[in-house]
Amino acid sequence: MGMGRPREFDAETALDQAMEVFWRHGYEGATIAQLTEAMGINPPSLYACFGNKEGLLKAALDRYTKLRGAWMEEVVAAPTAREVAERMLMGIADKQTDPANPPGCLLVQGGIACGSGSENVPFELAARRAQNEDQLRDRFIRAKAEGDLKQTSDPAALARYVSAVSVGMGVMASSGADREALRQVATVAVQAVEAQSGRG
Amino acid sequence: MGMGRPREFDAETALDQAMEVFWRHGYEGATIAQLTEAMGINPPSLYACFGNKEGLLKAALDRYTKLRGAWMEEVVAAPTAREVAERMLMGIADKQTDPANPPGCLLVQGGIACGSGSENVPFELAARRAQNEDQLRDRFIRAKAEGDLKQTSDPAALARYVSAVSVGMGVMASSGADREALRQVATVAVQAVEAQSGRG
DNA sequence: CCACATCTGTAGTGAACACTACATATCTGG
DNA sequence: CCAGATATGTAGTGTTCACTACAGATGTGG
Repeated sequence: MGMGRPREFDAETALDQAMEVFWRHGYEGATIAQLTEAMGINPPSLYACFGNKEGLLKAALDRYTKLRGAWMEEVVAAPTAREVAERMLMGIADKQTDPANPPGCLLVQGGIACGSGSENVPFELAARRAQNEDQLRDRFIRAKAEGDLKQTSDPAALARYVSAVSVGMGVMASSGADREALRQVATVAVQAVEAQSGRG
Repeated sequence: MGMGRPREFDAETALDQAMEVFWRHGYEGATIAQLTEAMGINPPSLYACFGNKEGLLKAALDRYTKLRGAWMEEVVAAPTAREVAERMLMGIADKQTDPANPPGCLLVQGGIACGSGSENVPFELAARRAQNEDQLRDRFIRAKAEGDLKQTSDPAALARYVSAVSVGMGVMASSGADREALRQVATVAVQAVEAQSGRG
């Protein structure tokens, strides 16, 4: 039997465009008309490929976290907890003000609060942010075991802290903060991790 | 000439209800139907009193910042920069997990990203957050002058940092973080301010 | 008690939304 | 070249949205 007419667009390229629309307008603010125009396809192609609007968002989130996964690996590969925090926060300052992307972070811009019918979107985003936090926590647990963090320090709390600062920086970036302003925030924030560093 | 039929609802009480709806669902996620039901009025009353949906949001934001103004005064009245940061962040941990309100902060939940036609809503919220940041900055400038912060410290950067942590905590609260988790973040965050304290 | 002004409830308005029916086009397997 | 399968473009679907026309209700000033 035949295999049907082949798709005329590249799914990943289209996803990149959809990602940008969600990033800039949020899940509820993004319309199917905007998405299809940016993706260069018509609604039936979108629905055949991604199911519905929420399915498209999840696919875009998957792509986003996959693209950032490699960078997160570099972050946790830093030799000390302090340098992990520094790479993370300084890198985020740069990424969130990269003119190649919308400002801020998709995992925040996507939707913090949503209306009835989309209540699970904020949880979906929170779950992805939690993955990054877990990665940091595991790294800080190791740092503590290696004597790189004080024995009194709480790796989970430190990871939550770095994650919170990242989110806060993302919101600032989306409302116009420039790269230098975010780097200043990162510089101050790292000092809290520094205070937890050393054998004690 | 007559003065017309008097309004049958109390504007501030109604605003409190509207504030809660915006807080929980965001600007775009909140519908007029939800708002009028929560406020106990019908659409014509809403439009006669507040102009339109965005006017209602601004009135709710005014009320929100007014209610929090007294608390911010207490915060900046703390004797040292470190204690200012501690009061601020610990207080926010408690407020953002107060079961009497929706979780998080209206100035964040209200809308970080919006669709076409509401682009100025995020800026409106950002402007109100900036007011708090300015208040902190002025307080840290004084702290530096009093020798309570090192001469090498940057009051504006510190204020931006505390503001960023506050926002990050708000997002965490809205996605389910409990009070203890936020207090841990606050405790770590204060250490960065501590590191800037003292005469140097 | 009357003219006037403002509020309130009912019942809608047009527009925009997410989503889809359907006819047509383009592929593969035989 | 044909039959089956999937993709595409056009042109809608019903629903929900913010917002309002209108008639009746309730007040004040003369």
